[in-house]
Amino acid sequence: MTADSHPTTGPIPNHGHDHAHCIADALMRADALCAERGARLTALRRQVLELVWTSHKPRGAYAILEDLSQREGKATAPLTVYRALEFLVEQGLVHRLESLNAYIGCAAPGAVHSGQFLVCETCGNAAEIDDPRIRAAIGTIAAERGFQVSRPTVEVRGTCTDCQEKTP
Amino acid sequence: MTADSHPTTGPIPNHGHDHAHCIADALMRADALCAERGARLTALRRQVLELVWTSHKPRGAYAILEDLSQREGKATAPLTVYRALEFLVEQGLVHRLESLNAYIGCAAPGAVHSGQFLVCETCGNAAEIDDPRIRAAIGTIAAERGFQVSRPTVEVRGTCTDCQEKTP
DNA sequence: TTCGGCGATGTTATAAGATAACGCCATGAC
DNA sequence: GTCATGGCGTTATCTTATAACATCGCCGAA
Ligand SMILES: [Zn+2]
Ligand SMILES: [Zn+2]
Ligand SMILES: [Zn+2]
Ligand SMILES: [Zn+2]
Repeated sequence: MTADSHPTTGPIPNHGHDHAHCIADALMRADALCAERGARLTALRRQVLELVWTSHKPRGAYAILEDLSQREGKATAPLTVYRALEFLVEQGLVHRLESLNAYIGCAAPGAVHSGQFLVCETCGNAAEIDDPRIRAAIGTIAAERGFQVSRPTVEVRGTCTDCQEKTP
Repeated sequence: MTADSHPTTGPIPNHGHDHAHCIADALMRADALCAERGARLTALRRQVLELVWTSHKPRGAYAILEDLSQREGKATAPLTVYRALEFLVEQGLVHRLESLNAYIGCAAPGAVHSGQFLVCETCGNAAEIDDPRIRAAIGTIAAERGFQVSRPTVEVRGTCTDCQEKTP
C-alpha cells in the first residue's frame, strides 16, 4: 500500500512537501487505472496529466498549452490540450474547477467522489475534499425536490490557514 | 391534488406561472434595496436587471447584450453589460453561475444567503435554493480545516422533475 | 450659480477560454 | 494485408471577459 502523502482529508499541501512524489504517484495511479479500464493513456495525455500536476494550484488550459509547446519544442494547438483534458476529466484523473476555468489533478482517482474543493483566493491552491455531510445534504434536498443529480459542483472560495497567518 | 397539476412550490417555476409578476417584483425589490443602501440603480442597470429576468434560465452576458442593443436601437459594447452585471452582483440582485458562465436574478435579494442552485441540464432552468444543511456542512468542514470561507459556490447539475417526466 | 470631483457610461482594442470542420496516420482486429 | 477506429494535427472561428482611456452628468461645496 502506498504511503498517503496527500490524504484527501488533509489541508492544502504546504510548500515543503515532496511534490515530485505527488506527480510520480499520480502518474502511476493513472497508468494502473487506464490499464484496468482499457483506456488509452497515450504519451500526449500522460504528458498533459503531468503538466496539470505541476502544482496544487488549478491551471488554465493555455498555461498547460504553453508548457507543452515548450517541452515539445514546437507550437501546439489549443485543441490538442483540450482533447487531452477532456479524456482525463472523463477518466476522473483531472477535475475542472468551474469558478476558475482551470484544471487540477484528482486527489483520489478511481474512488467514488463528487468533486468538492476549498480554493484559496490568496495563494491559489485548491484542496479537494469529499465531505459526506455536504454530499448527504445535497442528496437530501435534491430528493425532496425530485431533482435528479448528475454532477454536483462545490467550490468554496476563501482563505487557507497559511494565508490567514501571513496576512492577519 | 391531481397527478398532472403544476405546483408552484416546485424546484423550478413551471411554464404556466405569471412571469410578468416575477419581473415586476424583482424590479420593485431592487428599487427598494438600492434606495435603502444609497446605491444607484441607474436606468441602464435597471434595464440589464430586467433582461436578466427575461426567464428563469441563466443568461449569458452576450445574450443580454443583444437584447439591450435591440431595445436601444444601437449597438452596445460588452463592457456596458459587464459593468452593469458587476454592480448587480455586488448588490446581490443577480448571481453568476460559474459552471455556465451565465447570470440569473436572485430569488431573495437582501436576505442572507449563499447562492446554491439546482440547474437542469435538459431545460436550462435554474432554481436558487438556500439549504441550511448544505450551508452548515460547508461551514463545519471549513472550520475543521481552519479555512475561512468568503464565497461558497454550490451548483448542482441534473434533471428537474418536469424533464424527468418528459424523458423517462 | 458656478465649479470641481467623482462615479457612470462610451469607445476601441485585446486577452483568455473553448470549439468546429476536415483530414491524416497509427493501432489493432480480422 | 485490409479495414475500421480512434488519436492527433491544422486552420479557422466562436464565446466570454477585461484593459486603457475619453467623456458625460450628477451633486455638493464655495
Ligand atoms: Zn504535491
Ligand atoms: Zn492559501
Ligand atoms: Zn417567473
Ligand atoms: Zn428541466
